[in-house]
Amino acid sequence: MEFKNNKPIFLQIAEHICYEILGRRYPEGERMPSVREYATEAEVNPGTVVRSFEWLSQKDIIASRRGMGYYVSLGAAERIRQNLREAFFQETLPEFVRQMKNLGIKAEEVENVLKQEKVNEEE
Amino acid sequence: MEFKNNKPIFLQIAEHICYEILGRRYPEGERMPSVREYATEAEVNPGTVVRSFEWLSQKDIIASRRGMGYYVSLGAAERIRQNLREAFFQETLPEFVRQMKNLGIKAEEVENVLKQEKVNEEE
Amino acid sequence: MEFKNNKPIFLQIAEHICYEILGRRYPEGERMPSVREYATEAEVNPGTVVRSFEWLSQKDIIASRRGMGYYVSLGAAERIRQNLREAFFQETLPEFVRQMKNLGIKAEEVENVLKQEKVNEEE
Amino acid sequence: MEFKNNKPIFLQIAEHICYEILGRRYPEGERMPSVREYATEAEVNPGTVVRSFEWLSQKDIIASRRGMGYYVSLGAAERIRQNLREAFFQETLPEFVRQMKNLGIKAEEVENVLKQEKVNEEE
DNA sequence: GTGGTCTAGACCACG
DNA sequence: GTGGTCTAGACCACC
Repeated sequence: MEFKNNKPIFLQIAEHICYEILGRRYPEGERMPSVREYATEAEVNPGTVVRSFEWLSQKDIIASRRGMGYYVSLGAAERIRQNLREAFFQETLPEFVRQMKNLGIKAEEVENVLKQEKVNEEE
Repeated sequence: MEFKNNKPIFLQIAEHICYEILGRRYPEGERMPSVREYATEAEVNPGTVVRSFEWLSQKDIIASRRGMGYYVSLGAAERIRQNLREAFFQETLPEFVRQMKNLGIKAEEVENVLKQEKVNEEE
Repeated sequence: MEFKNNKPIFLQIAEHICYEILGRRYPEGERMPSVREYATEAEVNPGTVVRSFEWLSQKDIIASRRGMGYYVSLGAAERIRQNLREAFFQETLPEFVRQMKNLGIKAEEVENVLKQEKVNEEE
Repeated sequence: MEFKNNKPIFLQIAEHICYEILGRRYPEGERMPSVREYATEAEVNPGTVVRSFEWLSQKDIIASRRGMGYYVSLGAAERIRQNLREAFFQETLPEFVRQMKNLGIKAEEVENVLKQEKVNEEE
């Protein structure tokens, strides 16, 4: 696993896990890899993974069962989806529009890209 | 002046100055406010403003004249415009599209916002 | 059976058993359910029940008879009652009072709850 | 500073700070001691204090200002008070009543203690 | 085996 | 100076 420098590793791991949950790699109710497993796989210090898992359990995405490991919470995928959509519409999109206005970029230019990329179509 | 937590303050200041130059508040060839002036106005540590100015002069947007302060470079506005547009089309926009795909957000939803905000019209 | 997260499961089980003994569900001198039985009933790891039973036998509340299982000790109920009352008056109650003082909660507020719950009356 | 064994040190520190904020030792809006200061004073590893501070800032009790330290949030005292009262009435008190019922302790016995301790009176 | 906590020490960006 | 992150390694309680 490779990491960017401008963002804490533990957050990158947490987000990566979110996308893995969305993709059903870790289904709801199932057990996550243990901290140590995940740490060796990601070539990272176990403490860092601990931090990722704590962050996720604070968001009710996973939950620890004493002595047994972490399990994906029920409804986790939907909750992740909600969080990401909210972040998109309340932060990413307004900032995006702000930049367009500041740079005088026309809506048409962006819409053309959206058509090219076929974002309309179902996954 | 208010700052977001997820970005270094000195960068936010630098970016803000860029937009001020684009808006002709600081015209090309003219003298910038002194570090101290800017610091008190923005309610910020002077050292932080120093860093912003250094960052801007590295980008050839402003330049220091010994003992006289910083001056807006000739061609600064156009250079800023180029940099920001490049960043927009090569980083912001692709990342934006990636998120839309991941979250299943339709082009239509974004286009509606663009219409509402009237990003088409000239300022 | 459901467990809280802030307390070891084996202790919660042990405490639960104590109350079952007080309530004559497991009368003195009688045989306890086997570890396996109890574990499946409580949906818990058998090793955890083992620990609960060991903890209880250390407190002379139950005792193991070789090859026959655990039996409720004679005088267990009275001993439990004593222990719990002692803990209540020497630990729980003082801590309770301390919190009331810290938070400025009036005696009246608590007394009202006690009346509502009818803690005066015999069960 | 002395710590109990049954509770994480970083939590004990965090709670201790809460009471110090309630007691105006750290007034709202004022700067907290730095992580390193607090660590040496409490004879604890700096990382442990970091965890305490993170925990508190998650609860909106303190907030970090980049490069300047942690500051007590506005309204922190009231928020702490609310949290503690909520915990008292929704957790401590019901559990307290449950124990009373289980042990057959009469309301009168508790009320006498409350009178002795004069919990009625204003602080 | 599992997670949870604590320590020690290092490096970095920021103000 | 400040906090923020990461590493390494240790010890513990719990299942």
